[in-house]
Amino acid sequence: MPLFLSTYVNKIDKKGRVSVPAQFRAEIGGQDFQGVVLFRSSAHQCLEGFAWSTMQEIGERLGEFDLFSPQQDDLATSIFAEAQQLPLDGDGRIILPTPLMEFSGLSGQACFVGLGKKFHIWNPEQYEKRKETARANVQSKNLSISTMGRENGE
Amino acid sequence: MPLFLSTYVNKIDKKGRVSVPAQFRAEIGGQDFQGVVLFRSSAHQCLEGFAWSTMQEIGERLGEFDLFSPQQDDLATSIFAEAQQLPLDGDGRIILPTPLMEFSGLSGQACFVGLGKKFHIWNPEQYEKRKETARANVQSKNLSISTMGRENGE
DNA sequence: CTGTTTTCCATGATATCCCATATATATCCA
DNA sequence: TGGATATATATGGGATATCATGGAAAACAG
Repeated sequence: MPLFLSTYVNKIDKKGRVSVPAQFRAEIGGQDFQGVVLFRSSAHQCLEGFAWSTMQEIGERLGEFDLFSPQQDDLATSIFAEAQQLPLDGDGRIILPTPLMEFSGLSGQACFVGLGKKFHIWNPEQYEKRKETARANVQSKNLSISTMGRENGE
Repeated sequence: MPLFLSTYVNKIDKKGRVSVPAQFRAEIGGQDFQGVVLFRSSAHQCLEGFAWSTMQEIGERLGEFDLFSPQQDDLATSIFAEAQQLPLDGDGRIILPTPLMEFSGLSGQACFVGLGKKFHIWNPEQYEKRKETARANVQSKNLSISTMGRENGE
């Protein structure tokens, strides 16, 4: 399974292309579909990304349950319908769709933030602010790895 | 197995033809029957589509218990009776039968909505409303991948 | 024959591919 | 050590292929 770590800032060219950090590409490598899946984050003004294999996993789990239940429809509409499947070009770049760039306030640069099995893409300035509040939350709520799971982190 | 993602709006020409999004076609590709299976959604005013392989899977599991709850056997049965097998033409288009277009309120444009193993075809304006209610349901009922399968979270 | 359906081709827009250059990090040899 | 050459990555631009779409030609049916 992929494990995205560290943060990287890359340039968005006038075609809307941006290089996916080589470290991230290495985590994705060796799959049938070479690319990533992007969403609008529901919690922040940024994009959320997964490897294709992770999406398949989610699809499998959803597919095990009743294909015709209303809950299934609601969830799938909120998750899958909003997702964008972005293939890597020969140089390891993706093309950011205009609606997603507008939603997340991206223009000249994209900040890739590794979060384990998912990653975020931020406007670099907005990410700096986000980082501060995240740090503050960790201190004030006394969060730690061991408290995760009992409480909902995000 | 196919995994339909994202949403695409395509034009319906005066012959009733509409391009199936290339991404969807890629998920269907390499099967004995090159096309999709469509029928009226029982829950919404839209069309529901599957790949041929998924229909076969449903057929095989009809006698079992894990895909359909007992009260939905008749639903599944009616699906087979109502289902239309629509072949792709040389350019990746299908012809929407008039009864199906009327049922789902389609006229000038068709909105293909990826939902994992299946997809929906909506009138674009009606889909905007549907998206809102789906989002609201997910929040109010606290749905998530992990809550599926349990009868009502908590 | 006549109206309908299916196949085939033309087009513009867009995305994909391919190569050139830049920049940084690593490797090697004197 | 240091300087020079490789290797990997990021970025830019132009050529090429793909896709959605419209319309014409061909096959078909009543």
